Amino acid sequence: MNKLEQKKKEKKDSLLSTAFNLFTTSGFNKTSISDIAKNAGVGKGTFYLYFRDKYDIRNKLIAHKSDELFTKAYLSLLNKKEITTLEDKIIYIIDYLIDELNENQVLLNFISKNLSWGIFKAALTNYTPQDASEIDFYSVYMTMVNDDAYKIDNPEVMLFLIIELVGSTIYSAILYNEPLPIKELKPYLYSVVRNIIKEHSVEK
Amino acid sequence: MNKLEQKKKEKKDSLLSTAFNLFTTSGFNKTSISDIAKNAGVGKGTFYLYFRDKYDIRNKLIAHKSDELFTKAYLSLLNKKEITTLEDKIIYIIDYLIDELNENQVLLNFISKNLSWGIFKAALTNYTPQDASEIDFYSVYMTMVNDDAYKIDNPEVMLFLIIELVGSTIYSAILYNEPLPIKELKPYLYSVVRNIIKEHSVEK
Amino acid sequence: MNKLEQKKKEKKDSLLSTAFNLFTTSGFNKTSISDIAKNAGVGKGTFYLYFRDKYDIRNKLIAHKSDELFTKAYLSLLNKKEITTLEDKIIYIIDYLIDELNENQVLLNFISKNLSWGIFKAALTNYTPQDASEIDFYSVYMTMVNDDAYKIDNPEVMLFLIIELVGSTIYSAILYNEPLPIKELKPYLYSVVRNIIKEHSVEK
Amino acid sequence: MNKLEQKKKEKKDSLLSTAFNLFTTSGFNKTSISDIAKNAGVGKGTFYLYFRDKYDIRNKLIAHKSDELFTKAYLSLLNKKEITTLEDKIIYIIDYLIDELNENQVLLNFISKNLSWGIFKAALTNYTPQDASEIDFYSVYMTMVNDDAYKIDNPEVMLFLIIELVGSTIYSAILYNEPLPIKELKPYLYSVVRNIIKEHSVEK
DNA sequence: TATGAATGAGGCTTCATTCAT
DNA sequence: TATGAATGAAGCCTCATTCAT
Repeated sequence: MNKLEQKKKEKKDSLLSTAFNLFTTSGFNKTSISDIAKNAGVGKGTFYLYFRDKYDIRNKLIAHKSDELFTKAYLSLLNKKEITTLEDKIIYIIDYLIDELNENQVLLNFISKNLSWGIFKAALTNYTPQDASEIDFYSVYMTMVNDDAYKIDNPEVMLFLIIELVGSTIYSAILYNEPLPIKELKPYLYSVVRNIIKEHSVEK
Repeated sequence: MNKLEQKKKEKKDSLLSTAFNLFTTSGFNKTSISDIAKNAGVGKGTFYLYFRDKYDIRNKLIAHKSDELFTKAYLSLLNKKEITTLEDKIIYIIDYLIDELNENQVLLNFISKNLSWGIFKAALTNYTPQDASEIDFYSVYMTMVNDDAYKIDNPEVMLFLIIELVGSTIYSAILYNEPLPIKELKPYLYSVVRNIIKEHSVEK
Repeated sequence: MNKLEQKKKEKKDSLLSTAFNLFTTSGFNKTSISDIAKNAGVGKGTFYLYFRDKYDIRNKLIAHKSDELFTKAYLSLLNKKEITTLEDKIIYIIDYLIDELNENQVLLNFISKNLSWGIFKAALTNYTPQDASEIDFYSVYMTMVNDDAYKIDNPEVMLFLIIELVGSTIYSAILYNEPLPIKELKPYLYSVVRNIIKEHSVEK
Repeated sequence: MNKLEQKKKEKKDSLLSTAFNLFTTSGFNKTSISDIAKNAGVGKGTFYLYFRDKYDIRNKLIAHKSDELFTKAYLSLLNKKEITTLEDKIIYIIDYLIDELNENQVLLNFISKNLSWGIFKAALTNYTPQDASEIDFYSVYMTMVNDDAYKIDNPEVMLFLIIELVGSTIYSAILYNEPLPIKELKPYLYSVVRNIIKEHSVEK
């Protein structure tokens, strides 16, 4: 990467991280492109050289932040040699993600509203890792499924159910302790998740 | 109700139904208060006599539409004398709601994005039925729970899990057939719901 | 005055005193007719039965409050038999007014901006006392002038100069202590006033 | 100054002079920012690039117009070598200003309502001359005071008294001939001013 | 590639005034 | 006489986007 390319990347990254900060502190609607450009230290016109509009930069942020999160969880899982079943792996990842988001509620707030199946699949499937450290999570999941002792009936549906359940419940549990604080909700939630997996498992 | 009150109610209802139409056709963000007033056939200032702002009218719409929907489902359930267990009752209501929303995707689109636990509880609990035909759904649910042969461990959490799961999954299934058309998703979904209920049931 | 007239007077007085309170606390521009009516406990339409618009009620307030103030000062002067010369009388009245306004800065703020010669003359000359206790100050002044041992050359101009000087200086001195606190400014101010009077005095 | 800066200055000046015209013909309250922008031939948003709001542009106009006026008067004084005493200098400047405002009643109307001590000091003291031709009048005054044969006791108070007296009296005299046409009022007024100066003068 | 001045549509909200009751 | 619902003009201000430099 030459010096010019380097500078361009810096500008883009600066815009991305500034936008994230503003979106999470002031909210998406109340953040203007002007704000982003000014805080990123670039001209307003420059924004348009890198992103089509506010929605464009938001979507790119969601994809990037989600992937970062899943990558972190997955890398952590790789170190746990003692976790062998698909069920335990999935619970481990969920638990990791929940703890992470509990620590970083600002990120939760940003991602959660957008972590629906549609965007999720778009984000994690179509997402082109831009870095060696980023992972195509969807294929990782399929590999995990295939490696298991059990055969999963319709793994996509199973993932869908789990993601929607977890994604929508943790939001209010972590941010508002409703209907229970996340710590107390976990047992109920994991019990449901394990049930979902069992229902989809058939002997190979 | 005298003539004046009558007229006021008409104005308010006209604003509510116009707002619903515009929110569902053009989207919330792209609907302006000006649009609502103009289409409702009243002056712009009149809007502010009845609602504080766009968010206010939206919240009132959510509460009203949700209640209407649940009331309809509940009334239908009352006619099914053969459905006796809590589990069957809940499944019946969910099934009724799904079919209803499948027929009325515009309503689904409007409600789904807002049917989170927080708003749901606010909408259905604090909601003051404005009409003899409207129902306080939350107390109906608690009555159903108490009447059952089983005791439910933490009925609020159970309801929370079910609502979040159903609320977030049907959206993409009905509107985008993703990951499956709603018809095919139902068995999986109901299976999970029944499991959730069983997990929370203890002998009395 | 019959009961109906009584009630009308009460309404009008309520509107006047409410308007005064709002003008002085929130400012004239930021006070709406709606505010006045609501706080006075009458309907919005009722306002228009008594006053033409916001300017109308303001002018009536200025006239009323000014007269009240001058009347108070004049009545106080009447008790001071030892004050005999015109010069001393004028200084006494000014001193009384300043002390009064210093105690009641809200009133000062309201009156001062309007106590220009034009409005003053209109207010105090055309002002029809509405009450036995109110005084036509301009004729009182002319009587005082005629009673003095000296003849005053152009008493109207003299009054004009004094009023403009005092009216415009005390505002910033009392409210902002600029360029001096009113207590320290008084000697300078009274010295100028006495000079003005002397310049206009001729032997009879 | 490059072409861009040149254009910006033109825009700003256009807005300033348009605002002045509208304020003086239609009044401050009845002039909207829309009006100013439209008449200046710029977009509404452009206004906000240069001024915070209507009050901001008004204050800048007062400062600018006042300074312009005083500068003109002062430059004229500099040519009168025969005027040597402070008293004569001040009277000369006042006379010059009065004649000028008598010729330009629109300007009088605009400035007079705002030429209170507070704004005057702010305008003439804090005012940063934007042009070689503009003068910091307050320091000019202090120099004049120090150069005089007499020592002035509290020159700030003296200036305050003179400005308030002159500022408030000429308004009604010039615009309404009340209580006398300005020509006839002058002798009385200058007599008072000279008295004020004498009162403040002490032997060095 | 980078800038930021300029734009003007469009949003929100307030309010004086009217008028049917 | 009294009310207050209704109106819509009018004001303020923001902002995405363009374009000349």
